[in-house]
Amino acid sequence: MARKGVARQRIAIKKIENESNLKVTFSKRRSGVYKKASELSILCNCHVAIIIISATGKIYSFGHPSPEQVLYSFVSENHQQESMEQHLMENLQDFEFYELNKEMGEYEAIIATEKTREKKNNEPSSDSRKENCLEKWWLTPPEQLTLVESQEMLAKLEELKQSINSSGMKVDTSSSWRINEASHVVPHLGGFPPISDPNLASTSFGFGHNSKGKAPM
Amino acid sequence: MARKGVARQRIAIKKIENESNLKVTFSKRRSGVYKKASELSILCNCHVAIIIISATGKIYSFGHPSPEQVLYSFVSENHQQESMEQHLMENLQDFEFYELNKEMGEYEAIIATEKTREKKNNEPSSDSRKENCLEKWWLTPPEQLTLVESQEMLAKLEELKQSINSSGMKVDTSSSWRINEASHVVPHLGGFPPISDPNLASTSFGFGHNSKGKAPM
DNA sequence: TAGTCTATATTTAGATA
DNA sequence: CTATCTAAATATAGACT
Repeated sequence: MARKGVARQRIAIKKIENESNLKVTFSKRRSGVYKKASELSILCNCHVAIIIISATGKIYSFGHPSPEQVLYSFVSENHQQESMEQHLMENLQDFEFYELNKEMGEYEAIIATEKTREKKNNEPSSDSRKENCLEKWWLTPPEQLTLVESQEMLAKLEELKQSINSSGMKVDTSSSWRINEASHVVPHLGGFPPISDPNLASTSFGFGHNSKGKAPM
Repeated sequence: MARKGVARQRIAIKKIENESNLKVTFSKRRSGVYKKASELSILCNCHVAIIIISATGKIYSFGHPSPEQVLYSFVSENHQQESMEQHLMENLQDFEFYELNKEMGEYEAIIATEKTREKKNNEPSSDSRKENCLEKWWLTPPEQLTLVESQEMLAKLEELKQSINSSGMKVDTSSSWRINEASHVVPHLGGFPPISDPNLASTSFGFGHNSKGKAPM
């Protein structure tokens, strides 16, 4: 029997406020992303991993051959030799102002925290980051950066801000990133946010992966 | 002027053999996946990370707020306490036979390799896995599993195989995973492969993440 | 390689069970 | 939460630049 379905409505790409709708959409679209990724991996014989963390912190993952195997490759590869300085410089070309300001705020907060801590007990905070076997400083949460490193980062970010201020780059100060037609993103980016892709010259300030000097595709 | 466009053709979800078509599709669909993920993250206020490794080994990534931040959460969270045994048992319900056989083959290969190595130099291979600060054994490549662990895994896999053989589960022995209508996947999976999602009872044998005991969504 | 175009294949919002 | 269902919104195969 024919239930008369209501047609699909167009929705704006912005946060869904209705809690119930959000949950349904989250579930449906999450499946959609998995399916697209799955098709990509089959059609193009490639590996994919997808990690999704809901607003409430629940972690979802998907991958072929498995999320972990793909992540392992990601963690093992090119980031290895990339220094903090390199990272900053490589991402200088394209990124958004909002992100920069946000990131600077974060480092300032870290510095404030660290200073307080150092005042309390006069021994410097242990550099647990350095003890990380994988030696992936960029995988370390900001809170674990040492005071010195935070200050270095902040200084670098200041420099970046300066150079962008004088470059006349088109940046979006209203939102970190979005895709719809109203967005003002860096031209070369193609509309995408914290994305890092060898085919794009460079990308946002999202600490993205950017393998270099490899065979095309 | 109106070029008469050829309509979109339906394609089967299987590896594209034409090299040129594959590259174009890889590029187009990769963007498509990024876009879907981006929309999901905006609509549902969640974090996402996508890692794609092409057939030639080139690594691509995408994420909000950044791939690394999301991966950090993934690496830090629930896997921490999950033992190998737990992992195996939790994934018992649904998975595909092909994957199981494949995985068993891998462990057998590891065991063979390890035995040869032990014969050569009579000291056991160093358990570098244990030295990993992050203590994420599942992020370690299979080759680094010790002989004992490989044998344990193989034994567990044998058990699993037995229980599946006698369960009458509908599994697809022809392909690890695919989504199209011809696939014979474990019913509950919904058609997806190496996926791990709290909303699914359990999933494939892809070492997926499965957070437990959290608030819904 | 990336962008454009068209006509169709596929996804999905909203309602419902 | 999961699974339909409908019709409109999107994504995209193939051809071309």
